[in-house]
Amino acid sequence: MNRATGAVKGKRVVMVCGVPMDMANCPVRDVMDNIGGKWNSLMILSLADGPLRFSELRRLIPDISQRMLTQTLRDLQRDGYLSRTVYPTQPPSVEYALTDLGRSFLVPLKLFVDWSLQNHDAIRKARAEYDAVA
Amino acid sequence: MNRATGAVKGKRVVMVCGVPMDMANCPVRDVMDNIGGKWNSLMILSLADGPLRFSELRRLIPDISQRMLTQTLRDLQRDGYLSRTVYPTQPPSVEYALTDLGRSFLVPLKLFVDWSLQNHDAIRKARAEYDAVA
DNA sequence: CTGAATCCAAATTGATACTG
DNA sequence: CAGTATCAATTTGGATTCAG
Repeated sequence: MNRATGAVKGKRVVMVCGVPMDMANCPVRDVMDNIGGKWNSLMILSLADGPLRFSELRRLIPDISQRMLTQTLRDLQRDGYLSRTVYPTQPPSVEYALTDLGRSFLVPLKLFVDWSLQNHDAIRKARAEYDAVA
Repeated sequence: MNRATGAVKGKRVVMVCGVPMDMANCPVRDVMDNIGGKWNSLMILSLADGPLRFSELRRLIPDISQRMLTQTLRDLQRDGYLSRTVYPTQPPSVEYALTDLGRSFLVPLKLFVDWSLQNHDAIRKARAEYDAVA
């Protein structure tokens, strides 16, 4: 064991903000691994105003492939962010809607969106300066 | 052009919350592409309490490879989240510290961390139920 | 309409060895 | 100490085809 960090080799323990975190079972990483995906948070934002059908989401996000739309929706449903309702019409229609959990996630998500909009220029500037040196 | 969405094929325009977003130049995605990485936000949290040296970060996060530590730090520096200071000692030591931008990002980041800790159980439960059906 | 299945290209990451 | 360079393994994403 590493006395300085409390880390045990093979146990993937990390110290962050003075708190030991088991990286193999870290809640933050567990959440981020899902919503950090390429389309996941955009999908949640797209459903913020109300339920949408599969084909509506496809039109709303024109550049997502069918494969990724299906997979993203399934991943988000699996973690409880949204519900999937099948209406037995012919042909069938499927509606996706945020759950309470999904709606509660809109709070930190929107704060992140706001921060991004406010600081995007600063980031682009920093990036340009960094690249100029190199 | 798609009249329903305002999307122009090949222009990657997406409607979200009623606002058209150019996916090819979306501020939110631009920010997330960097801090959404596997180690990036953990790195920012690790530096929240003060500057750390390269080797200190390595000890703090035992399961990151040297390659990813270097790359993560460089990416975050490039976007202006942290500064890199070289002390010309022998052997050299390099100190990494959050910038004002990096510290300001701690606000939405910590809100996300809190949300994750509070809702992790609900997510695990939803996941278990989903898997049980399948 | 709403997917599932398959194949393949590209991007990410890890392991290892080497350097000023 | 603080990296760089290289290669292999894994993951991810897109395109296409098929199906209930």
